[in-house]
Amino acid sequence: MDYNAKQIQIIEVAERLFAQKGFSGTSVRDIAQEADINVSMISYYFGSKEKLIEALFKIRTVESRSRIETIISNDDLTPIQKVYILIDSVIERLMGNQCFHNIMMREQLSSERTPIISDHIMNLKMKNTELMQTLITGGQDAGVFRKNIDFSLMTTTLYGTINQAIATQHFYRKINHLEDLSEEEFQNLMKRKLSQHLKNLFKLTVSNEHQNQH
Amino acid sequence: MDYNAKQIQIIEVAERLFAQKGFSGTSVRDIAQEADINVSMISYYFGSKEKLIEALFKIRTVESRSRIETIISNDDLTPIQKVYILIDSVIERLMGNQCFHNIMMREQLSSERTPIISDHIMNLKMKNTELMQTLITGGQDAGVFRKNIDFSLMTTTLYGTINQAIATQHFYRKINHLEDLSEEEFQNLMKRKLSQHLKNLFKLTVSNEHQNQH
DNA sequence: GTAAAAATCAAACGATCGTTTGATTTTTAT
DNA sequence: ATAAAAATCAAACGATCGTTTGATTTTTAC
Repeated sequence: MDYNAKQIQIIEVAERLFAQKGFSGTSVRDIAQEADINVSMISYYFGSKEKLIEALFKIRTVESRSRIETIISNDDLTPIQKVYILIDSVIERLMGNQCFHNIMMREQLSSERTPIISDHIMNLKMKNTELMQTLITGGQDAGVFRKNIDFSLMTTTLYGTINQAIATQHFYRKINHLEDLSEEEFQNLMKRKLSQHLKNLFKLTVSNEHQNQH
Repeated sequence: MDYNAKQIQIIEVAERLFAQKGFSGTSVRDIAQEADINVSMISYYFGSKEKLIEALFKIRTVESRSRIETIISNDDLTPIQKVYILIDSVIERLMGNQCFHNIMMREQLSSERTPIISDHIMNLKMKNTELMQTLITGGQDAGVFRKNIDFSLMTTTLYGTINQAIATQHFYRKINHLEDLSEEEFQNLMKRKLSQHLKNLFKLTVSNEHQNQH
């Protein structure tokens, strides 16, 4: 269940290559070369290429969600503040693990995939939707959120917008003339823009009050 | 530039399989078997597997955008009505060509892809963004839209939400207990829900007026 | 220090990949 | 009817795929 340094090195290289070229488009020899190991080490450590991507999903989906959940359950925060925290945490998570979420999006698009990975994704989505529902019904009970909110589609918009932004970031960078920014500066700018945009979207959509934008 | 019936048949089978299993995950023998042709016909007609997917992109990206553009330029419509028409047309286009847009999303996620396809995608995105910008600046000039709108991120939300909804439609169907609907009924329901959701999102975001939801 | 265990390697395995060949059949055009 | 063109086919091509083998080196443990 836990992996040694060499195994983690292989997984991280595989993660990057799978994100770049897809699972089928990446050969074990590609991985071996980039990770500077012998090809047979992949079978030796993981059993197969398929088991390797499963190991990647195991590692990446254990990430502690509890931190966010404790913040969310804090009674000192207003419902809209909690939604804002959720938005920022999702932005941070997706933007901070672009390779892995690139792979996960690909797996979502595949109709035929190993059940183990489908279960991982289904599990994650379940938790995401539950969290969103908890937050929104909490705001509704407090009387500050509208009653007729499709939290399922709000979750879709939250994840869809961020995923789309990541997938088309080169395009976004070009049409907004941001080529002279460093990669890090651009990533931070995207986070800020997305945060502002999504918070505004949610505020106007879920809140009962009609405040002016920004 | 134009293809005969047999070629189109091959392209359509390839489209379905590429969407299901990805480009690298689909072999030319898979395509030949499903299309009930000899393997060599693919090279014979298209030159290579790579040229086949390029042919698919050529066919699918010639679709007449002019119809929408003429509607949009109609002066009898208010700016928000035009935005609504754009939203519905994007929903119809993406939902009605799920296989192709599945492939296109995959291509967007790949950093290494043939320039021909990247150019097709870049071209499409350019036009989409320009259309959105035209609409929004039109509404701003008419004084009914807010001044500080990030039309680039609004486009991202529009396409991102629909793409995410399509990618996770099985999940959406499950958690909303819609398994007893027929496939066609479910697709129509999704279109309606998405239309309502996105129009509401845009109305609240771009419009100067603060009307109640729905 | 030594034996067992783990790690590493080059090489080879059979399978499948995309593509080409060359013969054969079918269609087209006069 | 006949010759040219197009379409179709089984077979084979070399390359690459994921995986295994078996020998060798390195590490571990007492």
